[in-house]
Amino acid sequence: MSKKFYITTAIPYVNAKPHIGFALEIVQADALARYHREAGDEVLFLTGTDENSLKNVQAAAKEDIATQALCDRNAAIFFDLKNALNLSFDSFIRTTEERHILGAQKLWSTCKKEDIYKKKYKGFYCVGCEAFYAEKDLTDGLCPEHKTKPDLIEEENYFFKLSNYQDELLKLIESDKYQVVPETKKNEITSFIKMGLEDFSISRSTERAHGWGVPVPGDESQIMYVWFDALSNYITALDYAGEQKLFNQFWPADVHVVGKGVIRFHAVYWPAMLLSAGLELPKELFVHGYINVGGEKMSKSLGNVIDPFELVQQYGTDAVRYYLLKQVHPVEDSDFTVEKFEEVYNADLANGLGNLISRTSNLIEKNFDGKIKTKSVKLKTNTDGFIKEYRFDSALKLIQEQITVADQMIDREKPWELVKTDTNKAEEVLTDVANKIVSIAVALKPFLPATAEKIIAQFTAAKIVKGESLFPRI
RNA sequence: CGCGGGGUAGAGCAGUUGGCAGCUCGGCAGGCCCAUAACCUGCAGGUCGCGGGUUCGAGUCCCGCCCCCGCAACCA
Repeated sequence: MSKKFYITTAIPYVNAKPHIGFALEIVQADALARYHREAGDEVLFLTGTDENSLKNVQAAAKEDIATQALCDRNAAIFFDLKNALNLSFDSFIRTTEERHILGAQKLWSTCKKEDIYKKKYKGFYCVGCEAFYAEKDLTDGLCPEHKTKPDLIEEENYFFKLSNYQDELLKLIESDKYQVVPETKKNEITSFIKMGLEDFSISRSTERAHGWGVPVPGDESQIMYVWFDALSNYITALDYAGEQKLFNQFWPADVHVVGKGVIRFHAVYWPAMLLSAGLELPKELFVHGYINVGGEKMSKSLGNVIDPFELVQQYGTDAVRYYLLKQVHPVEDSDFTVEKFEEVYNADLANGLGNLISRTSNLIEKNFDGKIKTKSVKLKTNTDGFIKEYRFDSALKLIQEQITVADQMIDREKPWELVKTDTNKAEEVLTDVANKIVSIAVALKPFLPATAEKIIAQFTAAKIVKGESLFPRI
């Protein structure tokens, strides 16, 4: 019996290039999507881009091009991750698409009338930053960035009555009806909710937004706050504004995969919006950690941002996927260095998996003319449990152990000697090892899809030949 | 001030419900010679930040303290 499985990533801003952190998120989601497809589930895997930010307007102005043109160009780069990282997403949503705009407006209109209200907001507005500052964030009454005196302006915006949902949200999250993983993040969010939720602004003036963004339905003077529209991508991509065929089939989401920086939007704002609109809540929120570089936070000013495209170009798609899934901790922050990357590559992929494939296929080709019949056997150790707990690292560690077991078998049985004394025994041993390799490859499918396919093809062929190195040593 | 995460072998990290402290790299010593100078075996190296407590038993739970690092409402 097949189940449906709807998985999403957060949608990143397009005003910067994709970095290794987003690559982590989307590769994790991809591994889950592939795992569920293998299990026979009906999978919908969604990603996309968040394009309604004022930052895009500013960036486009600087380059003297249209905002939409800038978004088109940059969104294409994010889409290219599909090739670079061999991603299997089925759907890609951009928040400047009409289906999204209509969907976001529909969600707005569907929210309970009493949850959205107008309020006058007064604050210090810096024209240079195009942002409001709280009085305490000003330095000597000046904008910390531009050192200019901000204007005290008053604006009427729409607010969302988050306070209406405080108790209900707390109950839903504490009871795991909307399950936040890992536990530490769940605790963080429940204690945040207990501190009391304040209503939040969900629109800004069209003027201040430079007319860029999703117009508030029925009020041309206002543009939706980016997060209100961005979060709705999870349903607008399901044709929420149209015929809703996908929506009916796939909503609610089985899991939203997000980074720790956007928990509040996903664990508080988003479910509150859905409750207000009378829609079902997603089932799980999986929160991954961040990747630091050489102990420092990745930042443009430090110039230490790791570009996934460059990594892939240098080391290959599956090497990058392997590092992200095996070496990066799924939920804790992890450190990235090129040295560590190469160490793991050599130890696990070149010396481990690659060398095992190499020595085994060589023994079979040389001594049995490549004629050994293989079948996939079940690994004694099963990765399912770990994958369900999002422990990609543990799952791959388990597979790594099986590679060692295969190496041990070869060293113990010495098939290169057996072929001289007992051909049958040698064939038996190599069949065992080859079967084990096929099983390992099957287990690797969600993590290293291309490598897994290559190995399976190699070891189920009529004639098994050595072929090229999968992962040459660095 | 508040919230959160860390402090475990030379380096980098794992350690789910408390039950002989593990992994990778590096070091040392063997083995093998099929393989990508790869593989296998063994050894050395830890007062698990400090001090208390609970327990038959604590890296793991509780209390206090000392360092490091994030967050503090629009950052994956």
